[in-house]
Amino acid sequence: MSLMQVSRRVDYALRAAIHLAQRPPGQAASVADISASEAIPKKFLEKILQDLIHAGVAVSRRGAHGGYALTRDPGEISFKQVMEAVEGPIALNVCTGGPNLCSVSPTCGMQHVWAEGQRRLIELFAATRLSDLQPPSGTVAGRPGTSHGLGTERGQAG
Amino acid sequence: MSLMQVSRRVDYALRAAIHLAQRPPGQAASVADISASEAIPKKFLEKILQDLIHAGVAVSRRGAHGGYALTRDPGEISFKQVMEAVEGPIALNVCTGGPNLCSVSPTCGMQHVWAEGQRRLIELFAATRLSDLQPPSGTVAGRPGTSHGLGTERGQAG
DNA sequence: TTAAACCAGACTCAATCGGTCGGAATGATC
DNA sequence: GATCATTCCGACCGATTGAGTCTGGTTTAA
Repeated sequence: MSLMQVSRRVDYALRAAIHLAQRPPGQAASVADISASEAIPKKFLEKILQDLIHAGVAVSRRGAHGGYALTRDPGEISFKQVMEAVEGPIALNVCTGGPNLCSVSPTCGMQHVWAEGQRRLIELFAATRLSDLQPPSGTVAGRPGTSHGLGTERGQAG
Repeated sequence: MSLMQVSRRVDYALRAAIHLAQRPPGQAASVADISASEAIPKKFLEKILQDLIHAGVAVSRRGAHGGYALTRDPGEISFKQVMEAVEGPIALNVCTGGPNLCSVSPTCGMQHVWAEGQRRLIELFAATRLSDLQPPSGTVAGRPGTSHGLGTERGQAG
C-alpha cells in the first residue's frame, strides 16, 4: 500500500518513449521490438503507443517493416508530455484539477498545498527530457536490428 | 482520468486532523462532530481515525463524551505523518519503494527521476504542519460544542 | 443501568487497472 | 496480386482496490 504511485501505463509509456529515444534518429521500432526489450506486454503496449501517437509524441508507419518513432528530438520531449499523453493531467487532488472542485469549501486551505506539490512535480517532469536518460548499463544503445527510416520534425517540450 | 492523485482516505485524514488542530488544545471531537462539519462518511471516518491513533498521531477517549484529539501540538504534526499514517509511505513508482525492485534492470535511468520527485513531495509534506492551515473563511475556529479535555504530550514532526 | 461514544473486522459494490482477443486496414515484397 | 508483417481499433475480461457499510462488540459518564 503505497501513496501516489504512477500507473503501469505511465511507466510503460516512458520506457517505450525512452527506447525510441535511444535508437538512431528516425529509425522506427516495432511493438514487438519494444515489447521484448522492455518487458512490456505486447498488446497493452500497442494501446499505449496509440496514446503517444494521438498526443503527437510519436508517429507510426503501418504495414510490413512498419514501426514507431518519436516526432521530435528526444531533447525536445519531456517526461510530462509522455505522462500526460497516457493519463490525464497531473493533479494531486480532485480539487486541484480545476477551480471550484472542493467539496467542502471554495478554499479549504489544503488546496494550496496540493497546488504547490503539483507545481514541484510538474517542474521536474517538464524539465526532464527523454534525452536525459542513460541506457541501462550493459546494453548497447544503437544496435540496428529491424529499423527503417521515419521522418522526424522538430518542436519544443514543456 | 488524472495522474498521481491522493486517495479520499488521505484527503479525509488530513481534513480530520486539521479539524482537530483547529479546536482549542486538548478538547476532543467526536466522530459525529468531525463527520458532520467536514462532510466525511461517519463509519469511514471512524476507520481513518483508528489509523491515526495506531500511528500515534491522535488519541481517543472511549465511552460517553469521548472523542479524538491530537497527541501533539499542531505545529509538530506534518502532512507527511498524517498521509503515511493512513496509506503507506510515499513512493512514486514501485521501483522507488525499496532497492532492487526495478523489473527490468537494477538502474533503469528513470529511477532517479522518481526518487527526485519523491524527494520534492516529501520535503513539502514534511514541512507543512497542521498549524499552517487557515480555517475555511466563514466558519469559527474554536466553537466549543461537545468537547472534553484530553491530554496532549509534545513531540516532533518530520 | 443506560446511553453515548469508540473499536474491530467482515462484508459489499462499483470502478478501475492491467491486460487479452479477434480481426480489419495497410503496406512491402515476391 | 498473393502473402506476410505490421499497425489500428474496439470489445471484452478478471482481479484488485477504493470507498464505504454492517454488525456487534467494549468502554465509560452520568
